Amino acid sequence: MYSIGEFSRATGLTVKTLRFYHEKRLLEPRHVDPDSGYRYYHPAQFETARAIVALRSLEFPLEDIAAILAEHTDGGNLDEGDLIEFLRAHKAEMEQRLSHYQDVAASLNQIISRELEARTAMQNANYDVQEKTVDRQLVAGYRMRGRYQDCGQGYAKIGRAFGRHICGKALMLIYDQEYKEDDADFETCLPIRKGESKGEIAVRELPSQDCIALLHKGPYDTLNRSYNKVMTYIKDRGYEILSPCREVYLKGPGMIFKGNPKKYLTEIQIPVRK
Amino acid sequence: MYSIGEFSRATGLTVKTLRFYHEKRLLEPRHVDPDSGYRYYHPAQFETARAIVALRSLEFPLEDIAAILAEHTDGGNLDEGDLIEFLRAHKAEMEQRLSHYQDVAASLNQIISRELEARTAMQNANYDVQEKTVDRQLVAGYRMRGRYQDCGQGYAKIGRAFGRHICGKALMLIYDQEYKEDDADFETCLPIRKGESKGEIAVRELPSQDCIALLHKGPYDTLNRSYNKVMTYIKDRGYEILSPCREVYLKGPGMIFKGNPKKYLTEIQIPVRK
DNA sequence: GCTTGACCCTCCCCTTACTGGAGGGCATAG
DNA sequence: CTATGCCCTCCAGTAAGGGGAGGGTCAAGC
Repeated sequence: MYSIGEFSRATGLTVKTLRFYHEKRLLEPRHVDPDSGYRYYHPAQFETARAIVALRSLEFPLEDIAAILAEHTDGGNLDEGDLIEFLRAHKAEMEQRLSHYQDVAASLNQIISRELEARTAMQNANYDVQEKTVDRQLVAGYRMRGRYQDCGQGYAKIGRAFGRHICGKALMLIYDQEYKEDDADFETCLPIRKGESKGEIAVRELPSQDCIALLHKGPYDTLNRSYNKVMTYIKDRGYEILSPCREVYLKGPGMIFKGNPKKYLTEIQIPVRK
Repeated sequence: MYSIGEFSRATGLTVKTLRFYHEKRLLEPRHVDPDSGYRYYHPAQFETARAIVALRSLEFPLEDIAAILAEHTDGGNLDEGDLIEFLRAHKAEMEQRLSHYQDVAASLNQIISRELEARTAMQNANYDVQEKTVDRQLVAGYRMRGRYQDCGQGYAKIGRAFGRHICGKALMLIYDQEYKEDDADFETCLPIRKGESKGEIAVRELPSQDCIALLHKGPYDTLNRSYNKVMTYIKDRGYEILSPCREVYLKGPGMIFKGNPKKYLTEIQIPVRK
């Protein structure tokens, strides 16, 4: 028979933990001195302790461990096969947690890399009107009608459906030919790696296009000034404007904080035929 | 101003939670009626509530959230960029948990599939002496000298070093020409998918070999009876015995429980030249 | 036989992020 | 006058132990 300290050193469980397991009736010392209250453990209990440690390292809750052990107190011949359903159920639970942490880690990665990209975008920013060709890209889009301020709902919908496949900056396609306040026709889009349309969310590839582009720095309610610049540029050169035009939100309200609108960075892209 | 119930419905946080956040000074109602103690929230506090929800969904501890918010109580223009180091540190933490759950899920998978394999092995068992050819396989081996009962230490050593690359049943190579009790020369081996030798653990490929094999059912201390059968078979046919011979532990003491030795299943494989 | 130091005991509080409930105040509707 | 619906505070509980106070026990050395 071993005192609690000896048993602790032999099993690697702390004295506190052993007392706790005694209280929870998980691992009861074979003998307790009625006078002193000292706990004495039998060598045969090493095996039980080992099993508990193994189950704990697999994150089994103590309650389940107690149930498993109690189901087979008689001989100690308990076999893993006897608890295969237990193991399966627990595995499902663990996989759920696993995928939860995958999501969390992926979100953190996205936030961080998005911020870093925004930083470099900010540094390399060129606030002149530019002619450029945008690459084709796969997006999930949700078309809506109403006010631009309500676009958040659109992004949220797509985010919920394609969360972990998002791979770039949010953008918006604007189908109106002129600025509308209350009944705008637009489509919130998020670039994704892969996926298929479901319900109101359409997945498709946006084509490569020649664009006149301009970086707009500042809050959205001053976007019109930048639009004017682009339009003047286009008219001066006599290009034909194609629809829909795009806004790419290089830096806008974040996933956590809305940030300072003065630092928002938006790229206006007007597709044209030269 | 919103009562706690209204604010709760608007933010999705429960009333209890809001009171708790008040106590923790995370989200203090803008006004508290001194007479009734009623809490009243300002619409501007939606933004803070949203940020808290976002940070919580990323598993940030409340304490960190409080620190983040307190660092920038002034304007609400806090930007994700301002806390990028916070995010990085937290990401590291989350990835640690992620890999922990990956380990746990992998272990559970291994235990379950091992058990299922053992079951089919048990059903398709043929308890006659057989001539067979074993496939080559990559193993990590730890050679030791002493008593067979101490082999557990060898498997533990390999398990610690190659844990997640193990891909099959434990086996043992026996280098002695005859049975030895106390000073046996053997090597504990675990099949692995990939890996390289390190320290005392040697990784190498076991060759394909022609063997005389026999399934032994029962505890290890009755293995000698099965050995006798095999040896008789080999002598009768005049085959030449090659060294080392192998024992494959199809079903033995599990990772959690030692199980019932009467159900242990071991395959004896004696390599021969015919 | 006594002292000393190591060991052991119980009991209580602490952790996280909340949830549940008891007991009570206040106002409005029927 | 009662019922319902808000709201309040305070207490207790969760999982799996850890930390520490205050006090009893064991074995060895003198």
